[in-house]
Parts: sequence; C-alpha cells; structure tokens
Amino acid sequence: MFRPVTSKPDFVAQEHEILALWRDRRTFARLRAQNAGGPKWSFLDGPITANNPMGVHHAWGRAYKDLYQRFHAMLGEDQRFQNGFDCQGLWVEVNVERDLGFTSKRDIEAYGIDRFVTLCKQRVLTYAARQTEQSIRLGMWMDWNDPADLRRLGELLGHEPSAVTTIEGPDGPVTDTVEMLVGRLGMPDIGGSYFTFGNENNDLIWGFLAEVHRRGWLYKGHDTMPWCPRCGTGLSQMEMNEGYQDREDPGLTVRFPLVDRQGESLLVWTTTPWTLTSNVAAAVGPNVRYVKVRQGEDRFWLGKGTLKTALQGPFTVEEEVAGSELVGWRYTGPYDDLPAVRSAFADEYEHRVVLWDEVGEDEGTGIVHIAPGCGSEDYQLGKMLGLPVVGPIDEDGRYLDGFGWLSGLDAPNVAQQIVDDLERRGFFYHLEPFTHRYPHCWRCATPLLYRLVDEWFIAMGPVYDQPRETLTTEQVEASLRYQIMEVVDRIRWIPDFGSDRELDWLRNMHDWMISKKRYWGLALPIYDCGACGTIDVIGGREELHARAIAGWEAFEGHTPHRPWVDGVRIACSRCGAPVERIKDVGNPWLDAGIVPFSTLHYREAPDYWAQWFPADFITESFPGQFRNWFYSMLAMSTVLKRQEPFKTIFGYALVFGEDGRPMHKSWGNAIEFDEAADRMGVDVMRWMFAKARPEENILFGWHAADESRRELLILWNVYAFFITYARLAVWTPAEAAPPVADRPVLDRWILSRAAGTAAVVEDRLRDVDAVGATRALSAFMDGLSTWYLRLSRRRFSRSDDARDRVAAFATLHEALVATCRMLAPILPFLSDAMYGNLVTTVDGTARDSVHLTGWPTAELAGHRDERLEASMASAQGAVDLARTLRSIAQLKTRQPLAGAWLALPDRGLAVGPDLLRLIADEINVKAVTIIDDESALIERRVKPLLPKIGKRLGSSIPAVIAAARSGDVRFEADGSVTLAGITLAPDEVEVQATPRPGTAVAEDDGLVVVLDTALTPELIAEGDARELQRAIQDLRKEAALELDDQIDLWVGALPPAVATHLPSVATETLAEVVEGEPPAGLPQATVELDGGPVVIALRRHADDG
RNA sequence: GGGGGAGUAGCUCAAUCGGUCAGAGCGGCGGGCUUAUAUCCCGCUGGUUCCAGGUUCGAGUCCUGGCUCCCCUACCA
Repeated sequence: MFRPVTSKPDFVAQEHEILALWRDRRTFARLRAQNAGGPKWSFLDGPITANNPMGVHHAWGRAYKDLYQRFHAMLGEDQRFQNGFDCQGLWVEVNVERDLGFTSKRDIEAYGIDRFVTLCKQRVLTYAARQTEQSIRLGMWMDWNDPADLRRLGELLGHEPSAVTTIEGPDGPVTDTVEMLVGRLGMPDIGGSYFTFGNENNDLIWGFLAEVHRRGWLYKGHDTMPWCPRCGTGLSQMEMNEGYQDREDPGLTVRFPLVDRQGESLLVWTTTPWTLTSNVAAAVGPNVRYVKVRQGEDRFWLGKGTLKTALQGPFTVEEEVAGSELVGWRYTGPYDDLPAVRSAFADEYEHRVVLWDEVGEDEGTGIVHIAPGCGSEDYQLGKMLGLPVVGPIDEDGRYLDGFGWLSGLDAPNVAQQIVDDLERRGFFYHLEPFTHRYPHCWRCATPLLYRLVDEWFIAMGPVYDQPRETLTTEQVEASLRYQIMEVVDRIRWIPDFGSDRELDWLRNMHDWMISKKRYWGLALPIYDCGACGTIDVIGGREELHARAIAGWEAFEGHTPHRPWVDGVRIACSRCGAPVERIKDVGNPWLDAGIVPFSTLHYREAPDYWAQWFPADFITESFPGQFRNWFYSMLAMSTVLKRQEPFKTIFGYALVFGEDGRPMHKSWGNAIEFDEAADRMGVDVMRWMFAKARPEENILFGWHAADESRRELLILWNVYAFFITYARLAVWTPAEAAPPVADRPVLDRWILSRAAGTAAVVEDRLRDVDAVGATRALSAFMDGLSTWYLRLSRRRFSRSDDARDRVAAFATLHEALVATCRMLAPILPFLSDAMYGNLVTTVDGTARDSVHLTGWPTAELAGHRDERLEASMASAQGAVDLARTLRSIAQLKTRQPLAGAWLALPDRGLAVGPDLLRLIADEINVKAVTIIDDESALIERRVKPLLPKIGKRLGSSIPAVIAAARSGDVRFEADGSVTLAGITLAPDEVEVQATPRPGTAVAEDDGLVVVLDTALTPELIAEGDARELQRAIQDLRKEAALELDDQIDLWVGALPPAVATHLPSVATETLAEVVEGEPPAGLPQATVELDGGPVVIALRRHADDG
C-alpha cells in the first residue's frame, strides 16, 4: 500500500527528509558505482570562492551544474563530481584584514605574514565547510569533504600547524602534519573538493610559468600601472573592469610660464593635481591651432578650439600658430624646486613643449600635462622622447621623500593644498569640478592611482592589423593571442555570442600582469638575479629542492606559500650568485586556470588525465569570466597543450532582485540563500532557475517563487489524488492491467504525451537547453492535471467497470512515475519523494531512488501516437469553443444540452467516436455530431498559405486574399482552388470550415462548434438534478465529511421531473434519502432550482444504525 | 570616447524564412467548473510593436537616421 499523502505539502520539511534518506542509503555513492565504467562525460566544476556564504546567485549556476550532472548520470554516463573551491587572492586577504581591523600592509607585516597567511587558510576552510553544507542543501551531488573535517583542520591549523594528525580518505586513513594535510586536500588519497591553494595546484602553475619563460614570454615590465593605494597592489587589466564609476575630480587649469617669452604662459588642464609634481613636458597636437590671448597683463597660449570653455572672462586674441610652432619652447614647472624634481632633471633637462598625436581639444586647453611617472600613456610618450621620469608616490599612495612639504601626504587628498599653493605662487588659473568615469579598485572601491612599478607580465604577442584568416603560420606562432583564438574556435559557446566576446577580449588583451605585491597567493617562482640580471623560473617543488642552496630545511614541511617559501635561495643559473624569490604573489586567475590540469592529475597520472581532458562541459556566469576563468584556462591550456580545455561552455547572466535592480542589502531586495531555502524550498528555486532564460538576468524574489510553487502544487495534487484513490481501491502496480492498446483513448493519449515529452526533454537537455525542457514538462504536467485527470476522475473514484478502473490506475501510475523520472534532474527532491511512494513502498525489488533509474525515453517510446495527440488537440479546441458558446448563451456547463455539431479543419485528423464521447461529456451535451462542408451550418473557406505562394504571386497577393476572405472561390475537381482567377495547388491552401452567417457557432482556425441551445423540460429537470447534487456536495464539504462517509439526506419538495433523478443523485452523494422534516441543528442549505427554492439538510449516517 | 545588443499590454516575456488577426503568464474586472487542487477554465480589460523615413504585394521582423536603456571596452590630459 502507498503511504497516505497530504494535499498541503511542506516542501521544505520533505526536502530535509529526502536529504536524510540519501545520506542513510548512500544513494549518490551507489549511483556512481552503478555508472562506473560507462561512457565518460567530463564535467569540470568552476571553483567557487570560499570567502563568504553562498548567495542565491551562486545557487543559479550550481543548480545548472547539478541538473546536467544528474541528467547525464541518468543516461548512464560515468562522471567526475569533484567540487572545487577558489582559495587564494586579495578577496580573502581583504576580509581577514577587516576582521583584524587592519588598514594597511604595514599592519600585516607587523602582525606577521605567517600568522596572516594561516588566517587566510582558516577563513577558506571555514567558508568551504559552510558552502559545502549549503550546496548539499541545494541538492547538489558532488564529491566533497565532510564539513566537520574541514572545520577541524582549520582549528588545528590555528593551534599547531606542524602537529601530526589523521584524516579518513577513500582508501583509508591519511596521516601528515596539519599544514600538509590542508595542502593535500582534493588529492586522490584524501578525496573531496579540490582547493586552489593546494600544493599540486601551485606546483603545476610553477610548471606553467617555467614553460612560459622557456618560450620567452615572461618579462618584467617597468611601467605606470593602475594602483590601489589601500590594497597596496597593482591591478591587472582583468581587474579594471568592475570599478569604473562616475567621480567628481577637480578640473584644474594651471599656468606654465614660458622661459623665453616674458609675461606669457601655457595654460594646461588636469584632473589629477597630485601629478603636477611630476610634470616634465607639455604636449601639443600636430593638427591643433594654438592662439595667444591677452587677459589684462597676462598672455596665455592655448588651443583655439578651447577658447570659449577654458578661458574665464574677456580676452583678446593676439596671435595664431600651428602646434608645431610651439615645440621646443621652454617653461617653468610648478614644482621645479623639489629635490626629487631637481635630481630627475640633473642632466640639464628643462621643461619643454613636445608634439603628441593624441592631443585633442574636446576637453581642457589643448595642451596636455605630461607626467610619465603618473600615467601609462605619458610613460610611453616619455620613453619615446627620452623624458625624465618622476614617480612621486609609494605603495600606500603617499608622497615619497624629496617632495618637500608634500612628502608623507596622501596623494589623492592633496588637491586643495596644491591649489592653494599654486595660487600663492602664481601658477593657478582656474578650478572647476569635473565629473568623469574613473577607475576604482574592484575590491575596496578606492579610486585608483597610476604609479610607476615593476611588475611581471606574460606577453600576449603582437596584434596584426589584418583579418585573422590571412595570418601566416609564422605570425600565429609568434603571437599567443592568436593561438588562443584558434582554441576558442573549437569550443561550442552557449549562448553563441560568448565566442565573439571571448575573441574580442583576446584581440584587445594587453600583456597579462601576473604579479601582485601581496601576501596570500601563489608564490611566483621567479628568481631575478640582482648580480647579473638573469631570470630563473622554477618549474616545481622538486626542482626548487634540487637547486636550493639555502633555506630548504626551514621551508620543508610547509605549503609553498609566503613567508615560508621566501627563505629558499638558489644559485643564479648564469653567474651563480645566490638569488631570492621575488616577493610577489600571483594573479588568482592563474590558480583557477590550471584546474583542468591539476584536478585531473596531469602530472602524476597522465593516462587518467587523457581520459577526462578536455572537459565536455563547464558552466559559469558569463559576465566577467571572459577575462577571468575562461581566459586563464584557455591561455594555460593553449600554452601547455595547444588544445581546448573544454568542449562546451554554457553561460548565464546575473541574479537580480524582483524589482529589477541588483540585489543589495540596503535596498531590501536581497535574499540570502539560507533564507530562500528555508522559506521557498530549493526545488521551487531550482524550477525558477531552470525556467529562466540564461542570457537574460533573472529577477529573483518571493512572488516569482510563488508562481513557481503553484506549478509544482499542480503536480503534487495529481499525485495526492492518485494516492488517495489507489489506497481506497487497494490498488497496487502488482495488479495486472489491460494492455495499453486496449485502454481508453485518454489513457493512450497521456502515455503518448509522456513518451513524446521524455524524448523532447532528453533532446533539450542534451542540447543544454533547460528552458526548452521545462517548457515541455510544464505543458505535459498541465495536460496531465487539467485534461487527463479532470476527465478521468470518475474512473478512479466510483467506476463499476473493474477492468477500466485498473486501466486508469495503471495509466496514471505509469504517467506519474515517468514524470518523476523526467523531473529528477531539475527537481531532485520532489521527484524522489513522489517516486519513493509510487514505487519503492510497493515494490521491494525496484531501485529505491528515482535518481538510480535511467532516462525513460526508450521505455516509453512504444506509447507514442502522434496522430492521436493531434486529434486530441482538436478535441480540446472544440471544448474551449463550446464553453465560449455556453458563456455567451448564459448556459452553465451543469445544464445538459441536447447536442452539438463539430466541423474540423482539413488536416487529415481522425476524431473517432471515443473522442466525440469525450467531448460530449466534457461540454455536457447528449451527443456530438461531425458535420461536413455540405452542411447548411458551415461553408468551406480557403486559407492561402502565404509563405508558400508569396514569392510566386507577388503583387497579386492582395486580390487572392480578398477573394479568399469574401468566399469567392472555385473548387476544382483535382483539389486545387481558383481565387481571383489564379489557381492554387492543393498544397498551397488549407481548406477550412467556417460558420455561415447567422448560426450560433464559434470558430477558431477552421475548427467550428455549433451548440444546440434549446432547452426542453427534461433537460431543465436534469440540470436541476445536477444543481441539487452540487449543493449536496458543497454541504458535505462544509460539514467536513470524509470522502466515503455515508449520509442521511433530507430534501424539500421537488417537481416530479426532478424527483425522478433523486435516486441517482443519492447514489452520487452516498446518501440515503429520509422522508419528513429534518431534525433541528443539522447543516442545511437552500438550492435555487428552476422550479423554485428547495431546502436540503444532511448528517453523517450512523455506522451501526 | 569606441564597439555590440535591445526597445512589443501596467509587469515579465512570445511571435518560425518578411505572410493574413501581434500572443501568453502575472495583475485588474466579470462569469464558470470542482469533495484532487491555494488549482483550473471562459470572457472582458489592456498595444502608435520607441520615433521618423525607406525597401516590399505585405514589415514587430529588413535598411537609413534619431531617441532611450543595457552590455562590452577604455588612464584621453
């Protein structure tokens, strides 16, 4: 017997029960064992940053991951399920700093890098544990560590990292120091999630960097780069994107007095007053005209096109020249007296005017302040012209020594002091706020500065100014970016615009800045010899050991992180001098990019790697990843193997609040994952996610969840109905049922629909189209509930025909089980809860989870009957039309009518007696008759199929359409038709029936229904009987009686014609009619019948008397 | 600043190769069915398909220009 089922399910509680079942029965482990050795489908998990609890935006992507892994598991495919965590990088550091109340890198160094790095590791372990729990709650089935183990390691790490401890692995216990166990997480002997801070991960990146160096693509760049003064680090091009914000800066116009032209000055505009200390030149444009203007005693030079905007007050133009005329003029800089400037200018340099193509007149004065120490374009220009460089600020954005009163001040905050100073010394001209887009640190929102730095880069190779297909092999060999593009071409991008985005990024990508002047991250294995300038790059831990000349003992036993690895020295490969590692750590996208190698055991098990590489599938949110994970994987895989790291990539957009804005705590539209899981349940969430169009942002909120839940409740109610009546009837699947071919048309229809849906959903999911899959599933569930079940209810509840009843139960059972299997990848909890009751409780030999069953397409295929499905669609259309007619005629569906007529479009459909009976029942008429186009009620109409004839007929189309509309048609013997003198072949038109004017009919796309609206006394009496029955059922419901309670019924005086129906009404309502007046106090009601009001009353029939 | 995409009902979105009447869901209003249903069905309401031109027998769809929004990209001083 099935377990009883409530009609008001608590999905959340049920999900927790299912989680417990999966755990107790080891369902996931059994699934993997079942599929072991099957065809491989390689999924690679993009690592989630283990730095905070998981958000609902993560849940969207992780729902996709789980959906497709479960689906492919149902196809019997063998998979890797390894979960991954991203661990290293500034985002973790920033949070640890915040916890400690630190404000600068000096705080970290004073605290101790070793303790700081340990805290970073602990934070990662803490949130890895938390995210693991949340992912389990989401229903994900992945290979990960017991969260308790991660927490224990984190705790031990804080106390005694070198203590030896033991952890349970898949093949037995593993013993090592705490620190090394943490470094070995995710390796085969320990199992579970991979962590990008792992030893193997770092080691393989070293190998990658050594290879890059071997090919000559690694270099140290001296340049001005965007710099975050709070984080004390440069930003790579990848990181620059998020942080552009509108910002108001001082728009300052200063005067640079000309040395050789007494009383004359250049006017120069800047939005970064702090860079004025570093001015070495003023640039003019070759195609810009310059004028000298007089204002009072002053003479100013500026671009002609900027006169109106740049100058304040009245002026007189005295002279006009080309930009080239100004070149070479010497001027006095505003900060020439500062010691740093004096020493930079020591070899006789003087400020002068230079020519630069980029100068324009859109903003400012047409004369550009050039400070090569404070801007990268300035730097390039300065390099070309041999200008001195004055770099004014340190890592924290403070002025260095040698800048007089400015030394020690925060550069971004000195604008007002500089203005005051310039004003006092006569350099000031005008100040006006200026709003522009300005880059900010993506991590801490601090406005960036441009700072002179040494950083490490991977060269991307030249960009050729020619179409890619015209490149020679030599050109491609010389340019990494084009090699990556070739790899991109071999990947399927979904949605397909992804490919263009990635190629666009690669075309515009500058050299990849991989260094960061921070603490927690990949230790770059670069050894830069101070003695001879040789650069050695170490390709792995073993190589480091072999080449170490000092410090190895102290390092041994530690993970390859700062500060421990910093103490190891090697001998320079050229001059033999002892060399230290550079202090920088690596760009964190290196960590994630190596994952297709490190997690697949590229180094220690090449055969295994070759089986799983490239991945068949990855999925991540598109925004951002083109230049991050996708890019780094592509770059590393191209360098190491010249091969695509994944074959298909599915991208999706962002999760927004229900109000269409990004989720933001202070806006009140943010929803935490845990809260969503507790209140809406994760299946509801997963259904929303699966239905959402991936290329659009999803608007996530409680109302959307309610809509989603309603859909699941429809299914649940079908299921609850089935269970209720199967229990009453004591039916189980063991009972022999008639062959499907012998079952009623509705049964054959719903099973055909199930078969068709399974095929469509499989096709859609294989094609990574969850939207298409959910649409097909929604349509199927709707048909199951509102058509199949609604029309079949009597067969379950009170059928006299035992054989028919068994057919109904068997059909609905099979349809529901098929539904569970089709829903399993999307709704793992609901589907398994229903399946458990539908199958496991009654069949001890069946698999005990829906997730262990295979995908059902093949099993259902025999049920498919597409012709029947099309005919049923017509029947449904006919019912809709009849309802419309009833509504217009104000005849309730309860009122029986004598008959209806039906005309079908000419589509070769067969609506046999079965379907006519079904339509008749549904619209409550005695009989439905098919009419043909000879009937007096309708006439034939021709619908020209425009897409077919349009090209052939051209301008005569309007006449053809007009003729078709007016019915001016000649039907030819061969089936062709003539309209407006033009003959159309049979396959160029569709012949439809349409109503002749003046009859009571409804029509839709050739389907015509005519309703006999005449009421006879017999029909009215029958309608009254139905009304009476409904009132009794209402009253039963009101009295809260059980479905199978017998009742005593009192009915007031009825007209004789209605009274004849009373016995059947009594049967329907399980009533025994009692004569006389009802006892007082019983539930009663008044029914408005055609013959007048009638009072009814009832009570539960006493069991024994 | 450069490049790309999108504008369809109050909201979220459909509309096949250019094809006859631009449709759903949600919302609102009215009605109906129902002892599976907090479901569902029917009807009504709601549209200058962003604007202006053009191509075509025919344009939501293609072309040109404009407006608005989004995304990508960018240190123009």
